[in-house]
Amino acid sequence: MEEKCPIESTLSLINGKWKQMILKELSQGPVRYGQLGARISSVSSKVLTQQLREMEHDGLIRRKVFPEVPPRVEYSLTEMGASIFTVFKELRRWGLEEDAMHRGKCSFCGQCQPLFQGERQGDGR
Amino acid sequence: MEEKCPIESTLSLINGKWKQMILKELSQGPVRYGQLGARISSVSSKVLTQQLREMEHDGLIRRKVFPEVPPRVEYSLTEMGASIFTVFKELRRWGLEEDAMHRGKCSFCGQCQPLFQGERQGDGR
DNA sequence: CTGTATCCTAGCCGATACTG
DNA sequence: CAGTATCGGCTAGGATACAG
Repeated sequence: MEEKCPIESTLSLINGKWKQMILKELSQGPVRYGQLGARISSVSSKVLTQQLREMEHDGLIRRKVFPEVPPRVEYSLTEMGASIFTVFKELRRWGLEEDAMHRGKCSFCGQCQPLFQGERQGDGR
Repeated sequence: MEEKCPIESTLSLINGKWKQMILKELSQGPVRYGQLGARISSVSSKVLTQQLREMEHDGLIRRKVFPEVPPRVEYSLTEMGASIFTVFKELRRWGLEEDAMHRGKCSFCGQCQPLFQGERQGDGR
C-alpha cells in the first residue's frame, strides 16, 4: 500500500477524470451502471468501470449487485463518499474567491448548486 | 484559455507532482532556484522549472531576477499562493479524519505542522 | 547558477469490439 | 444490462546533456 501524506492521499482519491461527476450523480441517491453511463455521456464503459472500481476500493462508493435477469447493479455513496463534499466545497469556495479564470461552467458545477445550499457567493457559471 | 469550473480549476492549480512541496518551501520566505532544487532533491531541473513556470503563470508564485553575476533568481509566494493553504488545510483535515490509509508521512506533511498551527487533530505522520 | 533541449517511459484515457 | 479485451494516442514526468 502506498504511503502518502493526508493531502496527497485525499487528492489521489478524487484524481480521475470522471470521479467528481460520478460522485455528484450518486449524491442524489443510488444509480445503476447504465444510468451513470447515460448521464455522463462522454465516458466509455471501460473507463467508467475503471473509475467505479477504484472508488469502490477506496471506500467512496458501494456496489450492490441484484441477482436478477437481466443483471442490475446499483452504485451509491458511502458515508465517506458523502463526506468528501466538504472538500469539494472548499475547492469551490477558494476557486470562486481567488481564481480569476473560471467564467466557464462544467457539468459538475453547472448543477452543483443544489449540493451547496447555504453558500451564495456565485452561481457556478 | 480552458474554461473550467471552480473545482476543476482549483485542482488544476495544485496538480503537479512537486507543486505542493514547492508551495511549502516558499511559505517560509523567498527561495532561490538552486535552493529549491536542493531541498526537493528528487526533482529534475527540467520539471522544477516547468512547474515553477506554470505556477507563476497561474499567479501562485512570483519570480524575481536579480541582474547579477552569477545570476540569482528568487521565487516567492503571491497573496494568492499563500491563500491556497486553506485548501491544503481542508484536504489534510479530511484526509486525517476520513481516510484510513495515511499512516505514512511525506516530506510535505512531515513538516507541514508549523503551517497549520491551531489545528491539533493529528501530527501529520 | 539558472535554466534548455532531447529522448524516453509509464499511466491515463478513448474507441471499438466482444461476452455472460 | 453490465461489463472485458485490445489497441492506440497523449502527456506528465524522469535521465541526461548542453548553454548563457
